[in-house]
Amino acid sequence: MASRGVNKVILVGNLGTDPEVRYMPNGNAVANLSLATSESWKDQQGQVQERTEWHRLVMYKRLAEVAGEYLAKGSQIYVEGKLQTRKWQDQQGQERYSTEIVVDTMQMLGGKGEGSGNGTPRPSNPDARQQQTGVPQSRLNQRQPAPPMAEPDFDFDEDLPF
Amino acid sequence: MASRGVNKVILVGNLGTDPEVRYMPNGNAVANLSLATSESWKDQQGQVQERTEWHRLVMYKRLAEVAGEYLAKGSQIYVEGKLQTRKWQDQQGQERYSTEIVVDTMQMLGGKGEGSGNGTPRPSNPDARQQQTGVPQSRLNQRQPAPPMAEPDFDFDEDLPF
Amino acid sequence: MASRGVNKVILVGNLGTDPEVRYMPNGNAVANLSLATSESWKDQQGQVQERTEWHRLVMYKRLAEVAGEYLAKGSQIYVEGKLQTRKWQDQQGQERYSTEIVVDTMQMLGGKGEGSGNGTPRPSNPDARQQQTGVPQSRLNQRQPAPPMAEPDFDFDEDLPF
Amino acid sequence: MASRGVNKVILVGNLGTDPEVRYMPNGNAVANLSLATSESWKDQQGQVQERTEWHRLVMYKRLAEVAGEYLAKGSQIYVEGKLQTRKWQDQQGQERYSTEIVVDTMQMLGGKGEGSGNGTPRPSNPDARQQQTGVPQSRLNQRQPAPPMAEPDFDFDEDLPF
DNA sequence: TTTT
DNA sequence: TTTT
Repeated sequence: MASRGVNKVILVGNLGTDPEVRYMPNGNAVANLSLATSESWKDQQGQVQERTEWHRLVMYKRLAEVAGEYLAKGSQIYVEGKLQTRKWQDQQGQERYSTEIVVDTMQMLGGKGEGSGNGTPRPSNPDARQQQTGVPQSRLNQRQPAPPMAEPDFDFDEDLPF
Repeated sequence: MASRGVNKVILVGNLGTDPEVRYMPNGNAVANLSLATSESWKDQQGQVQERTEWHRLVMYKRLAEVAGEYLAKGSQIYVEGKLQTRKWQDQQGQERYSTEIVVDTMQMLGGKGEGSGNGTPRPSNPDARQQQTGVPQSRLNQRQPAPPMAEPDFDFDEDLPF
Repeated sequence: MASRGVNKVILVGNLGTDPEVRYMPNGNAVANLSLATSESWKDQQGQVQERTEWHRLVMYKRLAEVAGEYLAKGSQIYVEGKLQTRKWQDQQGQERYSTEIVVDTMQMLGGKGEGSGNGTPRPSNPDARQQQTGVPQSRLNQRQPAPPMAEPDFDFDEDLPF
Repeated sequence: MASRGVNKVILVGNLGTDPEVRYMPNGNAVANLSLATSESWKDQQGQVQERTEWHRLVMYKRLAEVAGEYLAKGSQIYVEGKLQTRKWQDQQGQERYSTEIVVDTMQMLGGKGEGSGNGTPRPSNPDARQQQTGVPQSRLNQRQPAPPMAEPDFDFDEDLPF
């Protein structure tokens, strides 16, 4: 690995849904997560304004499995990763672009509190390991047309660029 | 300003084109820039692979003016900002999404070298200040369908959330 | 403000003690905090090793007050800031150096759980506003000789370099 | 490797001296570098003020060798790493502390310009590989009492915590 | 579209 | 000690 440039994203936020984990034919896991960050400020009328930004996260391999086991809707996490924009075709055959954060570092935040996704694994989905097709319709998709899940087009084990 | 969460992007790369600067009705500047970051690695055949990622940057106000004066195609810069995904309609009336980095900090890098965009202002575009309508067709648009330029939907002077 | 360079620190950790807040003659607050980050790994005997790093944080003005009101020993926080090394004299008149993180952004993390320092202000110290001298002997100081608290040597209101 | 917390430093600056590289008994390289970041601002008299911060960097193994070959006094670099404070004894037997940035990512910046430390290796020091004892008296030491060079106290090859 |  |  070498690089000409820096491409780094740092986010702290809460998950909007449970992570979606599935397995590649070679057994590696891929997780998709939706993370909210929000900011609020006062406009000049003194009214508090709020804006929430939703981020698509992708995790691979062991990190994806950890996400599936320990994170849930509402979990607060810190992530580091890089920006990646993928091209895909919608149902009309139109080219579309989707920007994701490919996560390489993740920290669970918060205490042992309820819903904080910390400490104890959540019950695993018994169907997940078979779930190699059939992307589940997440709630997210009602908001933004769904790109297919991220599928690295290189040999998953050896060619990962990170 | 307050916030529940962290939304931070850090990039070092080179501009693919000159910045596009235009002015809002209230006189504030907005700049759009396209920044490349690339990474290379060896696949398992020992072949060097390279991938370039293109990032859309948006700058406002004084920072946009500095970009227009000092940066050019090829300039190497460091930027810090936040991710923002905007919704827009393409010509078929379809909803589309575009993810941009709203820059709040910029550093020009590199020495006195040619094209490094350092030190001396580049010749300003005499038409720029009148260019309040008519988004120029940038070369960028040949690759990815063009979202309209970023237009903050809040009062530009007072309501900026950053 | 301008700058030639980037000097940025990002930390997520827990406070080792309650923040120490005092007030400058001009009424501005200064807070000192001690933040732990830790990492663990397996050595080649398969033994888990752990290392904790302690960071000295300094906050000014409104941020210092917020720290004093909402943070406590054990609070988990995210901070962004810059490195600054100060020179001071120990009791033998020797020059010493202390490296601190001057914080400009802080986020409280974790839920409403006990000790998470979130949501409700902790009881304020009624003596704090008078506490312009007499730095309390924190537990920290038993570990590392105490530098004097950070005192900006510029006009506090106008000359802040950030 | 796991971790409870985040400990991240991001710097862009120029080297004050050539890197000092030496080799451990096991053949691994260690490099010490001194990096300047500076910021300037206007005080309330309208006078431009400038402050330079000096950072001690430590690199290990291949990264240390790259630094020794490609970087020189004046080189502009981007680095990512973590804060680490080491305890050492000065000549009076007093405990002292030195805070360093242990670098894990480095990018050379700037173009083909002179002194930019880019592209061509600088002439290597033929004595360096024998230089396992006898820390050279760098110019650095005139300003701040010299801690011994960083020596990881774990097995260098296997136990690195990063 | 950049850069090495 | 760097750099602009």
